[in-house]
Amino acid sequence: MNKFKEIYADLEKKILSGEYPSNTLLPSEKQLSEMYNVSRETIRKALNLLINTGLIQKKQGKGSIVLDLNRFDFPISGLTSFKELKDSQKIDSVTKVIEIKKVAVSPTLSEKTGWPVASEAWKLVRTRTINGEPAIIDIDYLDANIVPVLPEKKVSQSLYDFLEIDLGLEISYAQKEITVENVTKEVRDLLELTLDDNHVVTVKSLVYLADTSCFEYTESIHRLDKFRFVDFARRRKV
Amino acid sequence: MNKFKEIYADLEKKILSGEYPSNTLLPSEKQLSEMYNVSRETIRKALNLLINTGLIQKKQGKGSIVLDLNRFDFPISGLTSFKELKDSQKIDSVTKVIEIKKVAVSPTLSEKTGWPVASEAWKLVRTRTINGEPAIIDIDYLDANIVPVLPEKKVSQSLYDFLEIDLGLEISYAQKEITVENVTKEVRDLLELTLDDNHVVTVKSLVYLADTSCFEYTESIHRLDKFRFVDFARRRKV
DNA sequence: AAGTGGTCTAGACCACCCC
DNA sequence: GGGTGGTCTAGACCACTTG
Repeated sequence: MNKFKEIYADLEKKILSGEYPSNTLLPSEKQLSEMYNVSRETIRKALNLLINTGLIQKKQGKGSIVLDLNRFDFPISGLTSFKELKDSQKIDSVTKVIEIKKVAVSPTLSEKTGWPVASEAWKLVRTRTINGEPAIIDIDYLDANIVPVLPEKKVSQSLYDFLEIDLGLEISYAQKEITVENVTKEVRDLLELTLDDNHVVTVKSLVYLADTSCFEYTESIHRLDKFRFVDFARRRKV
Repeated sequence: MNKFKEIYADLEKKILSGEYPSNTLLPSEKQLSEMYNVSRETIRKALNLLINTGLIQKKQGKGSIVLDLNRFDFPISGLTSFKELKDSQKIDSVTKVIEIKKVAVSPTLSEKTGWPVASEAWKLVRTRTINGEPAIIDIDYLDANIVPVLPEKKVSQSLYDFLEIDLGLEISYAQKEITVENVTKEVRDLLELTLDDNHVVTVKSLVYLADTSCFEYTESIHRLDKFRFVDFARRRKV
């Protein structure tokens, strides 16, 4: 592994374990570069990762302050970025595969993904049950050129582990949109909604590989009372 | 301004104007460093900003690919990070100040913000009307030690412009949480909800300055049919 | 004045892609 | 093999904080 990633991982571990408590300063960049026997720029790359994950905040002339991340059950552990997916994995949840089949790409889907109409895609429908109550429906469409096989056993555990570990795909970035939509009868049944619940939260994502090809379109449908999205955002000045 | 920020701004402008069209390659880092007369590491810092905003994707051995950002009306222009706030400003909207007064910090608020109980804070309630329809209620609490004055005229335009430009505050980062909550009578009236609308989307944010002090807590309450949150996320492997 | 982080450089070597 | 991005270095100068 790269030096700066190793240093990042080490510092993260020490922050989470309390060795560097929140609201205290990390050792200075100069000290860290001596401690790890690397140049200062390498230390700075590691610190930048900590900044991006919201673990520290730097102050010129002062130092690197360890942030307190317990205000909102902050989604920590470096597993962020596709947070709502990961979050649902952390809780005690059961995944059930409702449907898994190859379909022809419809014009609607083609417009979103850029895949040719009538080319092959996997359609995967799963429900996530949390503490015995159905909470989420995930509808995934995957480019069958990129994902040739899709074993039911694997996707009932973790789709992303299968894609990254078994298939070796390098998932890189996603565009996503969160809205609230009217519930359809099918969704109402799957989520066991009562009659006065007419809405669901829908998270639509387009997911891309490192080579910029779009390989997945997902709609993740959440019961209102089960939905929660937590984010850390840095102010971006232009 | 710093060299790398200037270069970032220049490249962003050229990408948005179509001078570097999507799905083409930028000049190589070596070429760019010669074009701008800077070292390669400086170019790489500028490119990192473009990566974070989702404008380009790099590929080792290949180059920097300009991404296509029109899939979801991608929230572009460097104004991201507090996106939902900005988005609502872009649309043709009217802000109305409902309430603006100093209050004593309650135990509940103190727990969220860390401000001492009974210390002074501003409470600011505003509604945002989009195309004639009430869409959002913003309830802001601001630390009165950091924000001594709060002119109604200013906050009916842009609270953040007032804080950053007039007061010179350096807003740095935020933790936020999106959930769906039951509607209260007060909210129902302000948002002019019909009787079968029982929920609203609530975005709760804790906002921090560069010196890591928390100066603002906000609840932004959205009508379900008016809510939309768009995000660009990079996969973070650890 | 001393120490901190912020920026920038010139050069090195490596991994990857493509011809 | 030549070009690309990825990592790393040693050193420089600047801006900011603190005593």
